[in-house]
Formats: sequence, structure tokens, C-alpha cells
Amino acid sequence: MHKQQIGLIDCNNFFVSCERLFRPDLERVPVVVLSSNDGCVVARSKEIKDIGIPMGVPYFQIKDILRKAKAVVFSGHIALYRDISRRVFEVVRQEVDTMEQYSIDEAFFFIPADADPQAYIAHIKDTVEQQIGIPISIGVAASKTQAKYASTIAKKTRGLHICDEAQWESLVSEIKVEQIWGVGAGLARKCKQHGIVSVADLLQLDTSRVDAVFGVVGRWLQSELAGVITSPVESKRLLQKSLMNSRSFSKTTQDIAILADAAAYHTRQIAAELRSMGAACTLLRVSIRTSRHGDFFLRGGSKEVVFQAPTADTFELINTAETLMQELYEAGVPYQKVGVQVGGIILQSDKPATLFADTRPDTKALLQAMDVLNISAGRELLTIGSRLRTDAWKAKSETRSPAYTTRWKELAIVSA
DNA sequence: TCTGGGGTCCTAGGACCC
DNA sequence: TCTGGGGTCCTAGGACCC
Repeated sequence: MHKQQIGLIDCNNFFVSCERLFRPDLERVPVVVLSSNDGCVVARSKEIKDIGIPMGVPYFQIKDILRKAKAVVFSGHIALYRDISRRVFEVVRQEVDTMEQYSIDEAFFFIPADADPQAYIAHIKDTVEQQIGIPISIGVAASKTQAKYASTIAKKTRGLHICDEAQWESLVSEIKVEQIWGVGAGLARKCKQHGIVSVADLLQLDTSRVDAVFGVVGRWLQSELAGVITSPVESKRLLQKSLMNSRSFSKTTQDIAILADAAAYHTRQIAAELRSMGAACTLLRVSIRTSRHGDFFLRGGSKEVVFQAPTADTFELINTAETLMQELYEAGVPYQKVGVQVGGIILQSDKPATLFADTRPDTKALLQAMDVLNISAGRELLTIGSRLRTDAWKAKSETRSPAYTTRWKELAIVSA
């Protein structure tokens, strides 16, 4: 009987692979996908990685290089990627006992004790690639954190890698802490200060020192790296904890009317999303930010309000967001981004009765009718709380691909 | 000129209470 | 007149991830 192993599925160059699904002619052609506002590179094909373009680099800095490389550039189209992601992991879910989707392109799963791991993961890979057409890699090891590292080896080899105990032990002295999932710039700096360079160094540190220096995060990391499953594979809760909507402006603004308009827009999006989930929230947070580059980078912040009763009412949420915006706003500061976030999400059916009579007007029917219209239009036909007719802060997308799978009019013709 | 958006989790510090 | 210390909750911010 051997120890339980964990696998990590990772879609290769996911956003690029999604675009290629509908443009097979782009196979082996350098392709990048950009973030909203065409700000920076968020996905790169192998050809792009090979010419040394890093992840997250601002688009304007590499425009020329891309042109010379005859690269094809897409504006990010997240609704399409989400839809394809759903299809990929629907297939995976059929193949495994327990699956935990970790991000839009990754999921953990357990290898069954009685399975031959190599054959098991090879079958998953083949099935996904045949049925959906998105290439994937799979790494397997003793814990999530180890599996994550195994998947980086998988990507460099033939897409599958099983890292057993013996191999892991032979590797730990070569793996640098900053290569580990969960170790970012902050933790890496702290490790360096304490003379911890490799994973082996971290493993040798005694528990009380780990606690004192790194707190619970360090303790968690140490166990995971030692092959102890601290975080088992769990199918995610049905409901996420928070929902967020935010966007950078194409240019900064000091105008509170524009900021309030943006906040109202994000709030409407979230309220509609809550209603489509059949959920409500008990907390709303508004945040405003300046550019990270320049003199005002420390200005801005966030404020939140907790509701007495859960709500998904656009009117109530917008009123709250507006109040928070007024409190946050400082004249003369060039703001670049507005975000709205809700938390304490619960299903409406779980909604506890309040002790106090609900004196708010019943807006349910009106909001429902509005949702139906807006959803079928694929955009905001009817809005609440918008006083401006400005698109100053909205996204520009130069090269977005059509909404192949999410809007009927743009549906791709697929021949069997 | 132009540097993303959407999540989860942890923690520091203040308010408040006994 | 003396004016403590510990616990808990809340808020804001930050680290980290893809």
C-alpha cells in the first residue's frame, strides 16, 4: 500500500490554446493574448516564450518585437476562456473521483490507490485533448505543492510527470524556495534573510523557528514540501466567498462623477451576477486606486459596509457604493481604477429571516425583468444609477476575437 | 502617451469589553 | 485616588495566486 498521490492538471498556454481552437492556422505561429485595455501580456505561445518575452510585460514595450516576429495578437476574451475551461473540467470530472478546480486552467485530483498512475494520467490527457482539443500537462506527487512542481517538469518533458518520493528527495537541494508555489517576493526575501536558499534548507528548519519566523503560512509550506497532505483535494464549495468587478481607466481622472459612474457600473454587474447565482451578499467594499507608477501611488484605499440583511438589490447596493465612494474620494488625486467587491455571499434560499421588518420597497420583479432584457441583449440595455454618458473609463479592445461560444450571432461553424 | 482583473487567505492595529 | 491586561471583533491592507 503506497501513500496517496495528488495530480495537477494544467492547460498549456491556456488563453492562447483557446484562440487556436478556432484558428487552427495559428498552430506553430507566435501568439500572445493581452489583458483588458490591451495593457500587458497574459498568455504566450511557446514561440513567444522562446524569443524571451516575459509574462506580464506591458504591451507597448514589446509591440515592435512582436511585429518583427510576425506574432498574432489577441485582446483577452475572458468569457470565451471561461466557457472552454468549463468544458475541459467537465470532461476531467467524468474521469476522476474528486476534482478541485484551482483556477481557470488548473485542477487537482487524487490518484486512486488501485490505479497505475502513469496509465491513469495518460488516459486523462488523451481524453481531454481528443474531446476538447486543449493541450494539457499533468504532474503527480505527494502533496499539492509538490504536484505543482512536478507539473513544471511535465511541461518541459512530454506533458506527464510523476515525481515519487525518491526523486523528490534527490531534488530538494536543487530547488530554490522561490520556485515553490506560494513563495512570492515577500517570502523569498524573508528566506534569504534567514539563509534559506533551497527547499532542503526550509525542510531542515525546526518547527518552532518556522512558526516564529514565517507563521502559519511557513508551517503549511513546510508540511506540504515534506509530502504531508495539509490541503487535501476537495471539490470546491458551490459558492465563492466574494465577487469582484474592477477596471482600470484608459486615462486617469479626478472627476468624482466619473468615479461614481464606474462604481455604479461595477455594482450593477455584481448585483446581476449575484441574482443569476440566486445569491445575496452581506458586505460591499469599494476601492479606488491611483497608478502604481508615479507620485500618487500611495493614495487611494478601500472602504466597506456590512448589511443588516443579505441583499442583491441593485438600488441598495448602488446607494451604498456611492456613499463609500464619496468617503474615499480626495479632490486633486488622479485615480486610475475603481473596484467593487461583495462578500458574505449566501444563497437566497438560505437567507435568514431578520428580526426587523423589511421596510425596503420590493424591487425583485423590476430587477428580474431588467436581468432578462440585459442578458438576452448581451450588454446593458437598461441601467440603474448611471448619470453619465461617458465611456471614458471603459476598456478598449483593439483585437478581440469573436464571442465564438457565448453569443449566438458569433457562434463558430464547426464541421464534424 | 500606453503597466490587467478576479480570487483567497493572513495579519496588524484599533475599538471595545470585562 | 488608583487608570491593567487580555480577549475578541472589525477594518484595512497586503501577500500570493493565475
